[in-house]
Parts: sequence; structure tokens; C-alpha cells
Amino acid sequence: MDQFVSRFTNRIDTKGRVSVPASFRTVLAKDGYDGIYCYPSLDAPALDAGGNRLVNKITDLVGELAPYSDEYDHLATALYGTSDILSVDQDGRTILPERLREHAGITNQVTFVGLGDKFQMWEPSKFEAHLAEAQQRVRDLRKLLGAGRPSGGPEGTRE
Amino acid sequence: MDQFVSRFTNRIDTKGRVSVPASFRTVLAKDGYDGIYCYPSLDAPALDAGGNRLVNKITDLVGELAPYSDEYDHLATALYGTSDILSVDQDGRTILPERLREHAGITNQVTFVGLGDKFQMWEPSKFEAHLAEAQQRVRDLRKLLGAGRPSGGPEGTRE
DNA sequence: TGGGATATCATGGGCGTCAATGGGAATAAC
DNA sequence: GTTATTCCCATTGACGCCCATGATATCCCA
Repeated sequence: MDQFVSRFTNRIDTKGRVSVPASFRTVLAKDGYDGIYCYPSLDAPALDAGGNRLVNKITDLVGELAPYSDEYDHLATALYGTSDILSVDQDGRTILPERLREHAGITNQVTFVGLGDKFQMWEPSKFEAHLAEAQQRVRDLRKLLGAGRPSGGPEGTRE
Repeated sequence: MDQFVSRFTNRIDTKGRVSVPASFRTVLAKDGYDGIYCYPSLDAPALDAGGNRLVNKITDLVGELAPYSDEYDHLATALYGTSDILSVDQDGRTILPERLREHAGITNQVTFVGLGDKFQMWEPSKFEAHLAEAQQRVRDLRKLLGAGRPSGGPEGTRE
């Protein structure tokens, strides 16, 4: 299945429209989703977005909870209640609602970031900071994983 | 399965195109991947590149993590968000995006280095320095391994 | 084993297409 | 009636397609 990869930064024009990157539109089309399912990221100043796979993942997540539990209410509110389905016009452009733009701090440019089954939309400078942190965290993780590797044979044998 | 082996240095022409080595293209074709999946190496001034095997490895890595965890977010950002799928034209050439060229310090030549399931792209002089260091590390490792080898039979027997 | 022919690969250039951007008009919604 | 959204079109630069050329590697024959 095609995935959302890479990242693009596009401008918001005077009418509030922004071009959805052509490769993301292609993935959405193959996914069979009309428009973009979108909600404020739970723990980042960004917007989570995608098509059917994102919707299915949310349905599965919410479906694992007891229907009348507090968790259910909270998660359903966060993932359904705050979301929008953005329309994409025939030129491949969409308009971000004011509420979503405010959450992400987006003013005149949007960075689209592919994350495999979904993508995120960021204010460009916020994303650069986030990326630096993510890369550092992954490097730290690799060091942790590397330390556990038997590549240092003698250490492994000694243990 | 065919592997990426050997290394080649090709020029970037005035249009920013570079020939992907024919043997690498053959491996990609047999792998069934259309284009080249490519992202900045996390710990080297180089680009990691490959086909389905590389993509599958990344998908497995990211798929092991809980969808809304911090680790998932960081890994997906670092591996999907910084990557590009490079198209390869019918003459076997590709164009490296500016962002990837800058990460690797590539200006007018690229060294393609086969690493089995994937390959890397380097600025030629950076690769030479990297190779010298890697060869020195291998010598050091062999010394270590040689000390632990059962070629000295008595040590092995004693355990 | 050496030389010649052939095929393949890397390189260079021109032309057409595509994607992002900008703007206007019409329609729908408030 | 006003504003927002959708539809339609044009422009420009980047990229893909197509072709040619030279160098190198491989193959075949004497």
C-alpha cells in the first residue's frame, strides 16, 4: 500500500487555500478517501491528517474501549469531536479551518510531513524544531539498541 | 536475493541529474521497487537508499511501536518525514533533492556504496575518509576477535 | 592470447509535461 | 446582501521523456 513519505512546504494564498502535495493526493486517491480527515494532534502543535487508514485506526482504537467509560468519552471527543473532513478542490487545494490553523500556529505556510499511514501539517519553524528533537531521540534509541547488540561479540560472550 | 555491492562514483550534470549505477538499477528492478527510497543517514553525512527491503525494514521498525506513542512519532518523523522517493528516469538517472544533497555535502559527484540490502550515497571525499576510519575499526575488531578466537584450542576447551 | 566488433553504460542536450501558484467569476451559504 | 467556497483558467519553473555520442567492457574469432 502506498504510504505518505517526504515533506513539502507550501504557501497559503490570499484566499486561504494551500496546495496538497501531489504525491499525498495520489495516496489519498488510492486509499479511496474523498477529502482529508483531519484533527489537532493530541500532543503536538500540529494537525494529524489522512484517509481511510487513519479513520480505520481511530475506529479500532476507540472500539477497544468500553462504550460508556470515561476513556471512551475522552478519546472519542479528541479524535471525532475536534476533527474536520477537509475538501480538496480539483486543483488539489484545500482550506484549513481557523480552529485547526490556530492549534498548529499556521499563518502563511504549511509543512506537510508524511508519516506512513497518515501525515501531519505543521507551521514550518515548529516542525524544524520537532524534527531536530525526533532525530536526536532516534539517535539515542539506536545507541540503546546498539548497546544490546551482539555485534560486540566478546561483551556478549562474557555476559 | 540480489544485493547492492561495489561502489561507483558518478557525476551530477548541469541539470542536477546523476546516473544510478546499472547494477544497482538491476537490483532495484528485481526488488520490484519503482524509484529509490532515500533518507538522510542518522549518524553520517550520507544518504541511505534502497528499495522494498529497506522500506519493509522501516515499516517493521515503526510498526512495532504503539501508534500514538512518542517513540512512534519520533521514528516515523525521522524515517518517513525526512525521506524522499526518488524517481529514476528511463535512462537510469535520478535527481537528488536539494535537502538531501545538503545533508551529504554533495556538489558535483556522488559515490554510490553498496551495503547488501541497501546502499548509501556520499560525497566522494567524505566517503574516502569514512572508509579509512571503517577499515581501521575493522583491524581493531579483528585484533579483538583474534584474541577471543578458539584458534588457541586450549582456551575453547577450558570453557 | 590478442585484436576487432558489439553491446552496454555514463554523459550531454532539447523539448514537452506536470505541479505549484495566482487570479477571476459563479454559486452557495449565512 | 455579503462572504465564503468552488470552479475554471493561465503562467512558470522543475522534471521527465527522448535522442545522440563517446567510452568502456565483453564477446568472439583467428
